[in-house]
Amino acid sequence: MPDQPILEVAVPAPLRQHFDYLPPSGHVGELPAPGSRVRVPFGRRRMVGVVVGSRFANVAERRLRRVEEVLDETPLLGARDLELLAWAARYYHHPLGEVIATALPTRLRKGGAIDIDVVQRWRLTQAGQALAPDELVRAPRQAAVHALLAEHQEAGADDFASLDGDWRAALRALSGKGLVERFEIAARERDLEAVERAPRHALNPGQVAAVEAIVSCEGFAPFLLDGVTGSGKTEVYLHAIERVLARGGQALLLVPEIGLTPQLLERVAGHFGRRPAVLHSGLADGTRQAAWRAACEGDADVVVGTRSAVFVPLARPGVIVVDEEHDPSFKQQDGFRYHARDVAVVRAREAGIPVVLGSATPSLESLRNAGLGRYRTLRLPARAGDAAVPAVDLVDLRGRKLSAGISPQLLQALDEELDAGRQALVFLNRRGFATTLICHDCGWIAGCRRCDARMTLHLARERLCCHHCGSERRPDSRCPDCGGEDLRPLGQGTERLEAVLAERYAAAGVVRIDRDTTRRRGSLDAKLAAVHGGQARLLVGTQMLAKGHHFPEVTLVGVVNADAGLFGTDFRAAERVAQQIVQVVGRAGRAQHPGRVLVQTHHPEHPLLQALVHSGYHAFAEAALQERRQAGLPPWTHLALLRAEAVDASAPDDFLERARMLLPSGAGVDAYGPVPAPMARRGGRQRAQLLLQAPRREPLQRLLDTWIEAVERLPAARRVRWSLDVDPIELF
DNA sequence: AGCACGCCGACT
DNA sequence: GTCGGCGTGCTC
Repeated sequence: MPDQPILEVAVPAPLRQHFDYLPPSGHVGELPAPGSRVRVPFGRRRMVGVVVGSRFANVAERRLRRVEEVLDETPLLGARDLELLAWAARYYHHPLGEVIATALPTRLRKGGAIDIDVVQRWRLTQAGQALAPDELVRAPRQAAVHALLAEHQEAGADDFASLDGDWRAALRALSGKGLVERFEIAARERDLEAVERAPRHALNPGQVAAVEAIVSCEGFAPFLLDGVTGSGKTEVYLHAIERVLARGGQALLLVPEIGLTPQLLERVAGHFGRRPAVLHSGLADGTRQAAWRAACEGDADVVVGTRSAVFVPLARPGVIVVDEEHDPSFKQQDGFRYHARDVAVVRAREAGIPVVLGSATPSLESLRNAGLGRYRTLRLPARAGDAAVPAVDLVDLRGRKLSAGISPQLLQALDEELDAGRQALVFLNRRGFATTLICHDCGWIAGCRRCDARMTLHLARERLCCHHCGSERRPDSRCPDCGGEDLRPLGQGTERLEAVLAERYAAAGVVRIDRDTTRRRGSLDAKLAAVHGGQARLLVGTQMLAKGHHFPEVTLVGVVNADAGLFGTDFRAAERVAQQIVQVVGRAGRAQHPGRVLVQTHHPEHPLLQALVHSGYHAFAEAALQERRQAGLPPWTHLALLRAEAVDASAPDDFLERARMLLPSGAGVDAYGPVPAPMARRGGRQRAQLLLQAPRREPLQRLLDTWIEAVERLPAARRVRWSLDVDPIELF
């Protein structure tokens, strides 16, 4: 019996293997190439899988099923793309089929054709335009949709996505009334539309040197572009990209979730005279696929995207840029737990192109790689005429009387600054009116009934919210323990701060910027306009303030609490807080006004804090790196974390204990645990984890290869939800 | 993960 | 007597 052709297919199931299929019946000629999607029967279901290989073999005894349909004439994923995905599947020990599925836009994942590229849009009819403003008062969603269309002439699904509620239903209702009509445009048409070029600024010598270094390299070359806020990293990216485009390459610019702002996109569009293809999770399916298609067919020269865009196929890869490379949002925190920055470096190496990691506050990992000579550091000096690093002072909170967590010293500084007509910013890394509710009589604290976490009080909505599992309830009116009625807010959140500061500085105008107040479309822009126009001179907010926006008139920055990072449960907390402080400080001030920064803490003597405020981020990073070395933590060692959770309280421990027993001894890998996760109960489930630590990456990887398969086969694995996190960035 | 099969409790 | 609980086994 002759050998027959067999297709190896990866299917989106949590199974670490591919499955063999026969070519479709009546098949003649070439087999579908690797990277082509196929529809296959799988158990009792039908699935869209991707061909990952083929071979000739005689496997008559084990009857194979047939591919039902070949969905791509030319492979959707090229050999390089598939190789990268296969690498990621191996490295993160995640099933290839699922890795591929997460890298594809939803429609393609479901088997849709790639070249459906009309985009649905909506516009007002004449009746809609003539609508009296008060006619939709009883249908707020319809009113919001109507207002958006009135403002923008036309809009697509992405534009509506930021509206609250079911905007599709609202659109249907409006269409039914004849107020709105739908139409289609070719996605390509919109992509290719020219936009006005912005005037160019001349590069300073540091920027020129950085651009030249990046573009003069042949083949793979990793760079750490290290420059403070305002030193012009973005200009370096844009000029380097321009040079790459000139020689026929495409550029991939990865940004943190929150960094993908209209301002950035405008800047890219203005530089190149054309809109970049944009990829992020919030896009509607059609738009997302259109951008994906434009990237992989080479229609888009520049692709800007968040984390998952690191996998988008490129017809002519030329350069990859990872902006704000230290940002934790590059690491996916569930399912396929990859780090887009690390994948970007591997991708650049495979493609033989430069990769630029940019940050004012590089991750300790990247600093260490630079120190080892793996990355070449490009340092951008602050631009002449820009502010020197503002003076940073620590404010000792111990024994101070605080108002909403603000010390008298910070209040006085705010008085001075605001009285003088200048702007100030108060940075607090916590949302909500107050941390929680405390009983003044007995000390009872409002905790979540499903988690170990405390509830957060949101005064405006009169709700207690659990930020960990999402459950909510009405605030208690009396203490459940002692019956006392003196329940007070404990600690402080931005909302309470705003209330206190708004009262005290009413004349200056106070705006709060965080996720709660900027969820609605346009509200952030309105707030920023008020700040830039000078109507609001005191900004209060969370880390949103530390990203993307610049406030040149701000001359005083108050950091309400640096302590959470210094004594947090996670070993990376100090790095986070240092980065946040430096980033938020970097958003403020410029040459005319010397900036001033006050950092409140109960531990002003802390060596890391001392290093940060007296010598800057790099001194801090150096000290933190030494601390990590002594503690045997990354980047000096490598970690993998096996997590487990279950409703049954003993199941996670049991599973992890058995998993631990499967570990070989003497493999150069240490195991710690099982221990309860820092938040042991979350969403009604018990959580625990087992930490593996190794001085070298290779033994850890080799161990994981065999271990995870054995773990998977454990009967106890069926009683829990488990996942493996390679290079975890949060230990819970 | 789905989706089946399979063997033990409370109901039309 | 059935409907349905979730234990366990398989998916080319």
